Amino acid sequence: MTSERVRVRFAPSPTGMLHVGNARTALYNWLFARRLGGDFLLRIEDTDVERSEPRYEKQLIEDLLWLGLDWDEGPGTGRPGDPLENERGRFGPYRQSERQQIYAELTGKLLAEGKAYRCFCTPEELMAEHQQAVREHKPQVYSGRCRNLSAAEAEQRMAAGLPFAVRLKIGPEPLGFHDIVRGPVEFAAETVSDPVLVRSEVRSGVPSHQQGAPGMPVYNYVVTIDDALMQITHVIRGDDHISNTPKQVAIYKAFGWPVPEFAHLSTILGADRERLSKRHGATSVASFREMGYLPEALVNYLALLGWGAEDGKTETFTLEELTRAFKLERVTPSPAVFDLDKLNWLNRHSIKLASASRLVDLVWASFGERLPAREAASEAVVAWMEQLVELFAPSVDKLDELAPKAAFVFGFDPDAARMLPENQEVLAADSARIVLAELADRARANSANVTPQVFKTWMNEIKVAAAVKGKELFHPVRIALTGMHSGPEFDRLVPLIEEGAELGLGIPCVQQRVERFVGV
RNA sequence: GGCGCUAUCGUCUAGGGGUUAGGACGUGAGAUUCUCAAUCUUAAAACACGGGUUCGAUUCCCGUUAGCGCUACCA
Repeated sequence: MTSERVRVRFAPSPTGMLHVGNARTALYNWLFARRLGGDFLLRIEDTDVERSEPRYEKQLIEDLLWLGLDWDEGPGTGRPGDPLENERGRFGPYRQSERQQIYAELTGKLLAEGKAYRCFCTPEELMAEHQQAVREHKPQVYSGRCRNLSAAEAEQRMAAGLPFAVRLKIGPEPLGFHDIVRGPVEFAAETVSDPVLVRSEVRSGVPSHQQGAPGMPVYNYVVTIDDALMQITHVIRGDDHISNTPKQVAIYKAFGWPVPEFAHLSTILGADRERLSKRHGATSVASFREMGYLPEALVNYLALLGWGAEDGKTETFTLEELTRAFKLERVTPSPAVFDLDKLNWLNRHSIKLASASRLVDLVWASFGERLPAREAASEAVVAWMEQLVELFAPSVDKLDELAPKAAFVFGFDPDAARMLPENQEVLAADSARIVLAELADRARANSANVTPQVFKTWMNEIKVAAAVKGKELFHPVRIALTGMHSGPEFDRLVPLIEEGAELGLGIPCVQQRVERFVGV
């Protein structure tokens, strides 16, 4: 086992948005494969025809690629130049809906070998057994009533048109497996039911919305077959599958296939310690992207949610660094609460490392009408935007905060600014009136561009003329220029405004701002 | 009810039979700045409980409690 090439898979159902829990599972699989030079496969579990939708598959693939996770086998590979219709790999198809033939043949084999049997029990009978078990405080397992039906009896019932499911015989020996994150796990045979492999064709008395497609093999059965046939060596998945695993182990054994290693990842919880769900707000990878989280930040955060660096100290990792550092053995078994604050911190970190030009592209659309279309923008405008981004980006957690924060650069409503309570307080001071009058004098007399030097000179002069300094001096001026009593330093803001005013985007220059605010 | 998984600061985690139980986020304080943010410094903050085993347990074992998962002919 140690000598063979490691093969892992990510097997999502295309029934909704890729959420962060699944994204972490995908990431851990990918990291494990890449570190060991193995294969990472993508398999689409679309057996639930009711809920599976092609658009979700498309979205899911997009999200995976955005995170920087590619795959060696599956629909395409996600690598540049490889179209997704172009399925790759020797073990396809990689969509379960296209593998029905395989499952059917294998079921016939199991039946023929007597390892599986036809179960004619009705839902009512099964329900009764279940209720009795609960009443007697016993494990609820199927009694196995149909297990020893004679061949003749079974034939007769089939001939009578009675619907049947196919069940696997569970032997008397305990069903154990090895879990890389939890160690050995064992289930007593008495606690595991003969699992249904294939649903019956007809199900009366069961509401149709609760019913899987008739005659279709069930999830536990098909994952096992797929994993075995695709020669998966390590099954890394969410811990909600732990209880399913003994059944799957029994299936491997029935076919005589080697049982892989397992690694069950703990659940991601919300702040209320309940399983993270839509109820907790944004949980999909797509929504994080929309809010302006960078993929490297999400990846970094997800890696840290359930895993820690060997040195116990390092917190920031690139994907490449993770590939080198990540060890499945170090993954924690306990559930982890998703902490937006830490994600934000990591995102801020990533934003600081990101190039201005990349950030400009990411942020462009959020400026809406204020900017021309990205493709139509002149180089001067792009260069100026880079300057703007460099000024504002270090102070935001998420990129979607940037445009609102920088909006005032494009102009603001002086009257609305005067009405703000914090501003009113500042402007009410006598000194503020003097400062603004002095500022207006200078702005009026000014004919050239206001350079930071000129601006600094003004401020020094006003300081003397109005006999104020510090807050009393700067705050009124800041409000006149930006509409706000806080913001970036003037040394960088003034040139941004003056250069922006030259761009033909309707951005008021310093002089116009003063005139509009104070009046001429 | 049954079966299973889990348990170190508020959160993510490191550690491990003898430690001042380490780091990070967040929080408090200070520095800096016209201001906010950023940044730097600094502080507070944890081994769920009860039994064993042991010279010694937070660490190993058992139990309790709590949380979560599964308990479907869902995936």
